[in-house]
Amino acid sequence: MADKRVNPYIVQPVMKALKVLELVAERGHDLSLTAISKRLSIPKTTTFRYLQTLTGAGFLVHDSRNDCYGIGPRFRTIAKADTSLHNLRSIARPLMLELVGEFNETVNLAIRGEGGNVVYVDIVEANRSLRIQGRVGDRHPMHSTALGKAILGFVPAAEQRSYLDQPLMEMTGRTLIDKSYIERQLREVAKLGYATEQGENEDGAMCVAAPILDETARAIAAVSVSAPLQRMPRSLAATAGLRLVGIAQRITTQLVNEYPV
Amino acid sequence: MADKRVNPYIVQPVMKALKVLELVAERGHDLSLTAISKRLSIPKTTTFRYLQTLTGAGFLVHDSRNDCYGIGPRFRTIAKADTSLHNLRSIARPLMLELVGEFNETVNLAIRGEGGNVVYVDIVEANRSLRIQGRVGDRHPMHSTALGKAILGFVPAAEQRSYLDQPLMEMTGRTLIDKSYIERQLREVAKLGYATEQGENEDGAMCVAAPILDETARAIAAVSVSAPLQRMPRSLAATAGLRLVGIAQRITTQLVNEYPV
DNA sequence: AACACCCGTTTCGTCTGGTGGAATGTCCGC
DNA sequence: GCGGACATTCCACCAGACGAAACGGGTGTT
Repeated sequence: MADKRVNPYIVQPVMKALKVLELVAERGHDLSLTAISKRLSIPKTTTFRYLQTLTGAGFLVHDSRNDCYGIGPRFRTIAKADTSLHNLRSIARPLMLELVGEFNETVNLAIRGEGGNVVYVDIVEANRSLRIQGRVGDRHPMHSTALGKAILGFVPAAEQRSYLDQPLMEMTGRTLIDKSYIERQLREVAKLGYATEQGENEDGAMCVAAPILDETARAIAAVSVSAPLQRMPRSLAATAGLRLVGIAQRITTQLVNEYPV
Repeated sequence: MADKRVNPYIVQPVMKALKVLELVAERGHDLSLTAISKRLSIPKTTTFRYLQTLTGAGFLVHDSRNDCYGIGPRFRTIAKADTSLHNLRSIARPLMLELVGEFNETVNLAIRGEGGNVVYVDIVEANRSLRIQGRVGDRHPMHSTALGKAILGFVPAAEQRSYLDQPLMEMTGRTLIDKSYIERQLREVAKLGYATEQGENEDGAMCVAAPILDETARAIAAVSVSAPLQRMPRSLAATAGLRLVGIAQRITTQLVNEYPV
């Protein structure tokens, strides 16, 4: 139809199924097959198939009491994951810009990934030719990054242990892989409120990070400043650490108050 | 594939496109065509078409800077609408049950619909053979229902006026359609905090309702108790009204505190 | 009780239009 | 300027999406 003229790459079944999904979602109540079919002028048989597919994927649920369709768990899970991430990013962004302005070094925002690693979800780069460059979406081990250590330091002991029990990858010659040594370091992190790392994840780079917590005080993400080793002496790292703790707490507070889970 | 054996009504293009949507949504970052194609083992051409379609529908957005796809505005809108409704329902439900236990009459929850009418989004029925029966999804005019009047009484004057300026449908012989009379009644509603209706929407039925507000004190929904006229004398209506105001305020408070928009 | 009706489900033959390999265009990095 | 990686376009084929019609179960009506 009209759509097709505009963009020859539109796949009709997909487009129409999305219309069905939209319709079900934006109405306040569950809808029956015939109602949907009539409203979208899609033949009953076809509508039926779309509903089966959408239900099969968990985007919709079928209420067998009255043969009506409503929004499914899969859709809600995805939506929730997206909004919480979206919230995190939009809250953190201005504060990250603040940090870049202060230190003129790259500032990173990362969350806990599935496989016990950290995933960069936002990066604001410094305005210098020599700077640390990561990419949004990159994954790194927890134990070799300040971001990961900041998170590990504020996570229930059981979870911390289960992470350290798996084999730890050696990213550089300086990566710490001794479990008891890392544990000692994590106790230090918990005490100070921030974590540091020097050339443990990538040669010549160092990083300072502080955790962002949820309402139960468990770490869900972290912010960090990363810089070439030579530009970040111990004293500056300490300053940055304290500053990061403050910023991370502000993010935590806003997150908990404005968008509780 | 396997899915097909289970359910012959699965439409592959739709199913695969949903997988693409899922993948993009659950990753924390934007993805490129090739990345998606590789990860889902769907040929690049096909993936491209799905992405075009999903983008065309607004479920995804295409970032032309780096040719990556992320969650789109349409998806977020739908998700937000769904969760807010979902929240409203789950907060209201236990309180509605409380009301049914107290009055043993049907309790309704409704929101403002698009066309200036109210849409029932949840109903808990009384345990009696003679009772008011509505259906979730039903729509009724604002001016003929207590639910609608409760909402109209707590809405900016301009909106109230624009609703009353359109022709008002006469649902029963007792429906009020005189604009100035309704306006007087709405001032009363605003003063009392609740609205009533007797046979104005359906013969022999009466209803008492109180508004649920958002953080700016505008009505977004309402709860009501509806009963056969003869079981709801004036005095009981007043009791119910006060009770409903309390309940509606509790819902409002929880909604504003726990799930701000 | 028999009937009519509505709705969800199933079947099946048709032929649309989705598919994917290959060709093309485009943009970087070397 | 060259090579490679990537998005985009083209095209011929045929899988599989489509929808009319038939089916079956449930509900309300006479």
